[in-house]
Amino acid sequence: MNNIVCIAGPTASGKTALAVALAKELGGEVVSCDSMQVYKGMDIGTAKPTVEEMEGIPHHMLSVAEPDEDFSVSRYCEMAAPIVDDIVARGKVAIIAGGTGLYMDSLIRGNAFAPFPSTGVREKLEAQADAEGMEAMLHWLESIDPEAAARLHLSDRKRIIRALEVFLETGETITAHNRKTQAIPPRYTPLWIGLDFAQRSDLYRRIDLRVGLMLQMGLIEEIRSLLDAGIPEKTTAMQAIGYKEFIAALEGKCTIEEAADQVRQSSRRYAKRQLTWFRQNPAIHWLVRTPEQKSSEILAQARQCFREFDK
RNA sequence: GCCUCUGUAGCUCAGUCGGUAGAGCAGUGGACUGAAAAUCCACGUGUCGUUGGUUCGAUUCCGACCGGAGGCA
Repeated sequence: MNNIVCIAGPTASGKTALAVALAKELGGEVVSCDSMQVYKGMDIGTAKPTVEEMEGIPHHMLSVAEPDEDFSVSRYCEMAAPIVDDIVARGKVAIIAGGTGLYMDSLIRGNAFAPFPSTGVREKLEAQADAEGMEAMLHWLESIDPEAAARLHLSDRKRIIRALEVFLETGETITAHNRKTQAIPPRYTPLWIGLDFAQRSDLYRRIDLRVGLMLQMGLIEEIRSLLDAGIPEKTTAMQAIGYKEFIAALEGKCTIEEAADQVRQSSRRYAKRQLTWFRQNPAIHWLVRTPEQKSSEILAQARQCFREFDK
């Protein structure tokens, strides 16, 4: 008996609806796997399922962090893994649904993460990068971890700094660390289902529609109240797509319509990146949709996948 | 009706003092291991509006025609 299903796919591909439908049918609970839906008070812009949409199915990993606190993959895994284990222990199916590929893969594989520096190492590295330039940083990295240095592009500042940080903190190169975690067997062996549209333009149309819907549902008011609550706009949460653009509009930097265009644009690019991530996962059974298709048909296909996998 | 400007990649435009053309944006593909809705990389052939003329050769010069914008009546 298999008891874990992953539902992956780009934004607006229908993951939420399928997760609930499948949960109802299999006797399951949904574990959200989304780096932005974890934040409280960010409901409309992250397309968090509403109570009605949940249809009585328990949902986990939604609204578990404050928008102004730091969140990360490792925190996600620390919190989500016990929940998944508990669902399974209770004899139910855990349906892990969401679009954050890194979180999903890490949860499934049971990744261990290099310790996070508490000593301000990152700040020091950032300052050094500002002072000496990225070329110097990359040369430095080359001397301690030539493999990582060869892999990283000079302008990929974030990763160069992280690679140095891991070494300074642990004495182990990030290359060695990654190799070690890849060697450990995955924690779970779920059924992987991927949702996508046959025509990219159909996906994009749904994204465009969704942005309009978010505005109708009161996204601007949601953002206002976050701002009023004193959430700084440079937090990771407030830099999410659909938030940063409308914040700019509220500050008078552009009109709401211009911001909405920008959101549609960013969402499309984001969807493309999600697809790139998930496509390299050979375990995914892709359910390729058309706009005419009913949700019952998609559910039927998912059911079929589950039956075959369950044998 | 007359005059002026304009017609080049999906969009906005550059350019060729005559040797069949290039940027930005959009789009597409890829990477990713404690910020991931983040961060980063790669990819530009199109009847140069149509049609005649000049020319070895025209998208480039000249004419006509057809779109578009503005001005005068």
